[in-house]
Amino acid sequence: MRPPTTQEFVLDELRRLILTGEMAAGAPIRQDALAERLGVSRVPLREALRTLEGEGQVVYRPHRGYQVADLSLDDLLEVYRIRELLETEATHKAVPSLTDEDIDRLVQAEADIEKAALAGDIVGMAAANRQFHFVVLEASGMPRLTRLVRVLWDATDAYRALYYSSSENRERVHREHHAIIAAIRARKTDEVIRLWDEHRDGAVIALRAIVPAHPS
Amino acid sequence: MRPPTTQEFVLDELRRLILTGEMAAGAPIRQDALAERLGVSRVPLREALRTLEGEGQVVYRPHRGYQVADLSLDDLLEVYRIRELLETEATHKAVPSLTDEDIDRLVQAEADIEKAALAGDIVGMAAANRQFHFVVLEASGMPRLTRLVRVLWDATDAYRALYYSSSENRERVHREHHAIIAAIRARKTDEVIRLWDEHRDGAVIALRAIVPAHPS
DNA sequence: TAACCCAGGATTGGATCCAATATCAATTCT
DNA sequence: AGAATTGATATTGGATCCAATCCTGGGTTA
Repeated sequence: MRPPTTQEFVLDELRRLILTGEMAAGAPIRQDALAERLGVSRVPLREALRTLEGEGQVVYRPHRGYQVADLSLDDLLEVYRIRELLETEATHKAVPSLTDEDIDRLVQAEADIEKAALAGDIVGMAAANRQFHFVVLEASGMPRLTRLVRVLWDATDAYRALYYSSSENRERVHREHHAIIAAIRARKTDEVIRLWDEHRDGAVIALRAIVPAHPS
Repeated sequence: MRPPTTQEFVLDELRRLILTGEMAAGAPIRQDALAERLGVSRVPLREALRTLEGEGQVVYRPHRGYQVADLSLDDLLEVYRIRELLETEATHKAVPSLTDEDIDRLVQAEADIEKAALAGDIVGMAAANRQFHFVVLEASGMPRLTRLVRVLWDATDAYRALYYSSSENRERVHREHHAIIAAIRARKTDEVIRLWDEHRDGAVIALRAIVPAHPS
């Protein structure tokens, strides 16, 4: 059940702690306390932190340690702009070659989102939502691009959780996802791209209201 | 002179070893031997490797260790395609707001490239060439995009070194750089973008001949 | 009063040691 | 003979310990 290495276990835990807000944005990370809390030594913790640093989830200064990254509004807008560029490319490549199984996976992922939403399971929703988006990315045949989007995705996970806490937002996401599935079924690539842009824009508008205006 | 932490020193060394080909693409990395060679323990080495893994410079499998990543032709083409998407965006943002000092830096970087080329200093050339390209990226006001391009850049550093070993290629790069500087001076954004695309395409064509066709 | 300085504690960085896993060759069994 | 197994060795993973750096508070001095 638990991953083959302690580092991976720690990495998963840290992602969860950041996603759920248990580790607040901007908070310094005390390695000793955190390691003890997770029941591991500081070595695997430090390696996991270094991975997160590479992804921009935490920031690091030599001899001063790590702290949870917090995104300014500018950061967030940049992340969404870059996602637009990369996801548009991926959609161009992927839509014509999506298989029926891929579409089934989209439908299944959307169902999982709604199920987790009903259960109030934030972590489960984030996971299913990610599934949904990455069906298309992974079908693009561009693994490196997919990986970059994954990192950008992770960077805003904490905010996405907030976004999803509103039932109004959830409703809209479901509508948009269904529209995207329909456009994919019809192989209307440009339409899919347009819908995704709208989907992101909706999130950005909602997030503008949530995100603290200040930088860290 | 030496960085404040051993990890950073090791990181710099590893980048250099990969850039110069002293660590061959695909080669497994024996931590014990490498640590001894660098005169450090395995702890900072492992943290540096983890950073490189996040950048895709090395690949890692649990309990099997790290090996130097080697790019297939497909990988390489993907890297350049993603760079095209991101650099086009950066150029749009940057060109109108580039200052005279920025342009001076471009000229200076180009001069440094030519100087290092004459001295046969591969590492110096790579550094100056990077300077040149990142003047524009950093002026884009998109730090996260800049960081992503930096990673993509690093990923192909080893091949770039090969590319530069041909005097014909060096000539062409100089011509193209000068054309880019001229277009920037004239604030012709679309022209700059076109020239950058040509610049990358030239590299891709040359690299097609160099890169082994096989994946790892 | 405010700036500087200097302990002492807190925290991070690195080295060494031991445990866990993988690799590989020799051996056994079918 | 070939496949599976087992044990020895090499290599990675993690814990503990020590060193280096940073931070904080109290005292000193201009």
